[in-house]
Amino acid sequence: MEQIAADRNAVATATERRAKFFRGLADQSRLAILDALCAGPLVVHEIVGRTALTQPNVSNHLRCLSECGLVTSMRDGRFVRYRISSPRIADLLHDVEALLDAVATGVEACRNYEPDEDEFHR
Amino acid sequence: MEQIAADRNAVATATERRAKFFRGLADQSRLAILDALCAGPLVVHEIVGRTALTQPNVSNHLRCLSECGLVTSMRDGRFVRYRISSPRIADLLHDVEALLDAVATGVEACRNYEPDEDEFHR
DNA sequence: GTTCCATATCATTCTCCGCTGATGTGTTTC
DNA sequence: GAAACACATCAGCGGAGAATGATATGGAAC
Repeated sequence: MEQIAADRNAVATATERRAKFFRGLADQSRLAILDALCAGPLVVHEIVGRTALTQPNVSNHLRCLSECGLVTSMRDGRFVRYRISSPRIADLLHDVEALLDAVATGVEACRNYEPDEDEFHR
Repeated sequence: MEQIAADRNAVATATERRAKFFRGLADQSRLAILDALCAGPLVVHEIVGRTALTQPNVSNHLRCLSECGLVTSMRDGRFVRYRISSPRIADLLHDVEALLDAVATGVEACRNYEPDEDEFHR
């Protein structure tokens, strides 16, 4: 019965892990950063230039992505170079793109996670 | 130039769409529901029983999942039966599980201050 | 040393969204 | 009809986290 409890814990943490992973990808800014990095490694100010995000903001997201294991970093003099940690990440992003084209046409219609539009309901 | 603006919008909405999609998956409760549905279609009170979530909570998440195109529903008398909208969704969840195992072990193996990276000659 | 540049961190604000309890809608059975 | 059941929706609270401006750290050039 402790076995059952252990299994339940294992399931819970596995679900938690996936949720965290998806949460890492569930942000336009982080997706933009990952897209930029898909073309090749970049240092921070290059990412800032390509994403039109502020430097602290980029730095914050990079820390998040790094802690989630999605990107790795390496210091290069004054710079810090970031890259996608695994080509499988890029593959996943690509696959999801295809999946969205094929299946989830309704995602666009989903009102739940709209970025600021003037809606006076809810 | 409107073409450029249109393209930029297209890119923005593509990123937004992916972010929304991942956001739909970035919640333990919704993942638990999807896991339950991966085994086969279920009516709401069955999902409630298997996930230990409250009924309004489940109902709320199901609406979200439904609007995002991740699940479909069908009324069956007093019941409403939900199912995964596409096997590709289940495939994605499974693939991510495998990816997380790979990334997690990779992170554990290569983390924190390894100065032996011989690259960078420019 | 000092100065400048690249990046990280901090403190704050503010919006979003998940959970809950109560209530509403729809369906079946009597 | 009324009652019981299955599910959906609503209002409100509370926590999480994203963006911002200011500041701190760390390295390079002088």
